[in-house]
Amino acid sequence: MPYHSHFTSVSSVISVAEQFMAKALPKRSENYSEWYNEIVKRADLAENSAVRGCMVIKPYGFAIWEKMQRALDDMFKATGHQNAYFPLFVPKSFLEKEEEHAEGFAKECAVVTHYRLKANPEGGLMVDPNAKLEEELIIRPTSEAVIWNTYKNWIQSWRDLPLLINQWCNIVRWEMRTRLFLRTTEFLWQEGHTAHATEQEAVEETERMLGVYATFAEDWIALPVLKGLKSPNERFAGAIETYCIEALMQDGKALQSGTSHFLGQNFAKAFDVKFVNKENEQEYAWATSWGVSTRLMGALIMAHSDDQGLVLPPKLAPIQVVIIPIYRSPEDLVTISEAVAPIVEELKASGISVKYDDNDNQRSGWKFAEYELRGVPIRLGLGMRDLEAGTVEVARRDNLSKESRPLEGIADHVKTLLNEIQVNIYQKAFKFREDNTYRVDTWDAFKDQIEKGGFIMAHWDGTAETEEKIKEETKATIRCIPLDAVEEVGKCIYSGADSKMRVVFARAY
RNA sequence: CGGGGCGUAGCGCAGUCUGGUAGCGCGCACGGUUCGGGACCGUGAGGUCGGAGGUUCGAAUCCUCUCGCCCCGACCA
Repeated sequence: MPYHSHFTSVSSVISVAEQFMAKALPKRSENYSEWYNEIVKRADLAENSAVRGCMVIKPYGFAIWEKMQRALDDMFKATGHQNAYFPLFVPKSFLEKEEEHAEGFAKECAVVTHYRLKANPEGGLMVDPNAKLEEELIIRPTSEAVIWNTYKNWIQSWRDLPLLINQWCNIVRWEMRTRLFLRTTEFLWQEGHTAHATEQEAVEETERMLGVYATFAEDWIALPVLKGLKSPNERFAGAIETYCIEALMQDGKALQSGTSHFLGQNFAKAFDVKFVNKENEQEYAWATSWGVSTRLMGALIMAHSDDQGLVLPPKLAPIQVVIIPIYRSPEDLVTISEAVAPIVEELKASGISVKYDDNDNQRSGWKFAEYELRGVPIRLGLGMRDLEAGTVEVARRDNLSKESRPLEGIADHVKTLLNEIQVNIYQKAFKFREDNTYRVDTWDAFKDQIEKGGFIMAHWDGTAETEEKIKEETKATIRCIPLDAVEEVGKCIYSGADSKMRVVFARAY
């Protein structure tokens, strides 16, 4: 058979299969990244927009982000921070002031050069060449520059410190390639920017906020994270030290999920932010900045979801419980609805978000599949048979189990079960990380393991050259130097030079 | 910027090689039968085939130019 016709027959078989399989997701084991893209779209979280590299976050996805925001914002407030808002535009001259910072972000900035359009003689609109800005405006890739330029006016005395500010906003980084939630040209985040009187205070703040991120990741996203320091190569542009939380995704790749930077006096010096200390001496303020972004949505999806769709931790699920009536006649539906009403009330009174889906357009089987795809933690199914028996079917999304329970006391059971699911999801992810963390001592074993994925704990000689070589040869990067690393004498996996502790390597998003 | 692919109904695609009435599935609307894991039957609406120019009696199909998107690399939270 000639190659050409062979090819044709294969592709037609695939297209027939796809027609039958139209409703199933791609499997993680077969094509992880396609599985991810499909979940994002099919669970109605986000979609690509008409604007290159920019996403539309859809209501269901945004509801999850809002829950994350709420929880994080409460934690920021509890640690003494206030929200404020700074401009979207950063004059180029501001960005230039901190040299390393400028260099680090220069290659990915969107630049505004004009302020007016005019009618194009050939139709449509054109940039008005007479409306050129005297100074270009950069769309913020991060706000250190504009914020420290402002802090100059806010800080005079040690009494003005610490200054603890957070901002929720959008930023733009002109990345070459984008993926929904994981890397988009525009994304949403929060950025905390604090100023302190002493180095020690600033370092404490940096570590405190890293702790907040780790707690949020573990308690809310049910995502176990490693806390650590970035190697100098991976440091934020302009930082003295970058702390991070690193998580392991189901395909064995790492995802940096949050960063907290100790900026020293770099920005205070660049923007001339001085204060008078108690001894009446002029001193530069000490800075931190820290942020998490909509990338956390990507972490949430990739950490827990399965081949049936999204799996949401109850604490972040927009709908925690869905109740589905199973009926034939309209009369049956009325009867079931009457039985469901008090349950809905009781759950709502306990602060549980519950949806009773009595939509008549879809059948129950369709709804089961749909809510599984959307990751709703608990589903209650209630039919006439149940009413007669005084039971309800309780289905868990995390382990796909189902059981029949007495209708009596079901609200209490649901409350308990939501907590149980939250814990179970975390433990599952924790076990996955443990099972996929390897101590490796030889270069051959390293190269072998990096192909299989996971976190690799290995010795490193501490040099940027070695780090760079390892990246070139294996695409693995140092994800972090764990904060809880124990001293251990060893030899660098690559150079054989002396090393005092193991660091974490992985391929990353 | 290098390599590959794709623009045809809201979505997913066939048709292009070999020019001749623009199709299929899903979704949507209406009617009916169904209903404990993504139901079925019937009827119907929906298209400047990415754009511009050219060849031709005739272009989704051939030629030229152009715009856009996706995937793989370099960059990155």
